[in-house]
Amino acid sequence: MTSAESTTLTERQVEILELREQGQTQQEVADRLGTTDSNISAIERAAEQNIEKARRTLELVRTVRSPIQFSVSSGTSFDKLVASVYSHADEAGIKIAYCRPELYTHLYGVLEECTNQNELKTTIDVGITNEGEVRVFTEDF
Amino acid sequence: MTSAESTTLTERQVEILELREQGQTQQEVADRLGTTDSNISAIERAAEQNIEKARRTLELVRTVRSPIQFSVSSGTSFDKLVASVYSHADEAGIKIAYCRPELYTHLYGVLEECTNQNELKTTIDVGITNEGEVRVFTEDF
DNA sequence: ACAGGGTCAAACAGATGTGTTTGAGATAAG
DNA sequence: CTTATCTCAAACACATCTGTTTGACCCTGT
Repeated sequence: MTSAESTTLTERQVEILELREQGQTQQEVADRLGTTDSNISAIERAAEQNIEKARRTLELVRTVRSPIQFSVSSGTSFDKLVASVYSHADEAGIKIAYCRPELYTHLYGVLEECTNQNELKTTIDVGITNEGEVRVFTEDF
Repeated sequence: MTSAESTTLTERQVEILELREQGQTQQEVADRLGTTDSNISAIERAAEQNIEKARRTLELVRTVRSPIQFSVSSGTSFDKLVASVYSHADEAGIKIAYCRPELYTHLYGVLEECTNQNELKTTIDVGITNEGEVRVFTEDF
């Protein structure tokens, strides 16, 4: 039982996460804390959302803080996306850490859920680090 | 100009982070957004806090989700801390990924700011993964 | 069919966080 | 000294988030 302050989780959320992590059921935790199982469920869900938000926040920050960053609008073809990554990098004299097919595969993996027939379903943010790493940030996962 | 929703940052905070990242001064950003430089400063600070919270959240989660986890109270000596890491790991049949001096150095580095004359200044949470990695979480940095 | 473990949605009071203004410093450079 | 850049604190209206309750619902075994 312990730390929470100065994170995005509340004490209650951490408390429940810990008890649940020890293998207790929601009902057991509920009895122990004197509340209902559906309440535990709700708090657990809230905690998961906060954790996910934290993950996405760091991802966004990494993107925004990249030396190069630009957005590619919804509807753009995958080919044009890959091409624009290279042109932006060239323009700044940075060498992409991947060869073209590698980058293609990499982006396809990351953006799997945001593409439809080789077209972006959402507008995305792209960041390129000095080391030639390519970072992507999307609204929806 | 872009993504923010479903992170711990607000749109305004991202907006300002982006403009600032482009090298603009707080005053320039303030003029552009029609507000004052001290307001920009405040929002920037709030954003930094949120980012820090996000970082700490993920760290906490990694600790809590470790198969073994326990807390070591303030005032405990460094030697006892190292010893208890080993005994907890042994108890669960996990082999720590570091030899004793390595672990000592590792923990000393991480906990530098929380120790005073080989004693913990704060209560800390320790997590040990199945791979024998040792994670530490503290209230203060 | 039933029970056990879990989820979801709506509602509500109370807490926490937001951007903003105003005014007062801090620090470094010219 | 002045100026530019940035920080800090207090206060305020407004917005979002919190834990809770209640009641319904979904799987998966038995």
